[in-house]
Amino acid sequence: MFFLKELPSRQMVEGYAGRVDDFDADAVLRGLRIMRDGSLLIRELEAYFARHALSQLRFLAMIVIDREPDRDSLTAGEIAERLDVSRPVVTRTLQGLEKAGLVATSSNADDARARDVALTPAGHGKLDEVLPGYFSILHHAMKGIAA
Amino acid sequence: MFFLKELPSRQMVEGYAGRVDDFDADAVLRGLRIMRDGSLLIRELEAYFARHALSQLRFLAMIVIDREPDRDSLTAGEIAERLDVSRPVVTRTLQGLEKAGLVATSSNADDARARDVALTPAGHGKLDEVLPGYFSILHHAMKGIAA
DNA sequence: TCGATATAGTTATCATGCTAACTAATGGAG
DNA sequence: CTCCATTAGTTAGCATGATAACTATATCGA
Repeated sequence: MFFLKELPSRQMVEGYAGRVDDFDADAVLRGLRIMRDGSLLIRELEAYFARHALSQLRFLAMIVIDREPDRDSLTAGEIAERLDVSRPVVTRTLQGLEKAGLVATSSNADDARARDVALTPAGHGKLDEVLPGYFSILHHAMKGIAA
Repeated sequence: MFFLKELPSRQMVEGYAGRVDDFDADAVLRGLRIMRDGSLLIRELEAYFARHALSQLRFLAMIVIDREPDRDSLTAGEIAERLDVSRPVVTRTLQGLEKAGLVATSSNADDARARDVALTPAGHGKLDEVLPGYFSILHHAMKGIAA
């Protein structure tokens, strides 16, 4: 995460990087802004999810299952791949979701190592409960951030 | 953090949010992109810092001390404020930095509760060591991200 | 078919964010 | 001056990211 309250001025970046050859202060500042704005948004959404007994990652895991065309389950590995997150994190996240009754797992017919993960009715209900507020936060947050 | 590999299409966002009144799908997508691009950049920089026995937060704590005009130390509380991070995190971060010999703390003359934190010569050296690569990563990462 | 290698998933452990609850010092109201 | 609320900082404990090392199953080649 990156929460630096006051980003460096352009001059300060140029000063710090005086000795670097290939250098673009505006690109650097753009990068810093993206990290900070993204971190603040994530912090706000995590707080929202916490109020709903969720987390961003739990939410996203449910979303990728829900949005998968033609199937209503994914294996843990497929979820890890779509979320671009390490497998142990997916394991722990799914354990939490299963404990909360939001997903159900079953063995995969083709591969005894794999676990199929599907949303339960409660999982679908949780998505419906959470999505409007999620979009609303994103929507309002973006008002304060330059397009 | 937010690492969803494939962001939803505009249609998908509109579909999910069908029942929300005040809604701007483009703003939502912009928010998702900022979270993801920021998270990826942060992940890349954390890996870089780890190779230098640092972390983004340790680095930023040193930066805010270094860039303070007219003084060469800050109290832990001032650092927490500039970093926009909770005090316990600052405590732990400074303990790590002090153990690594990059900062030195001393009692504040005016307030016996406060601790003054200053960079050591090794701390200044570490900043010099790390800054070029930091800017280089930011610079190159931004090539792949729309301005 | 058997044995080596690769893959799915879990467990263990570490780093970094948070809040709650604590100690110690400050400072204002009476 | 004394008492109590506030402030600086730390400690304890939780959640979520990571990697390394493990088990169990698949798969490929001799």
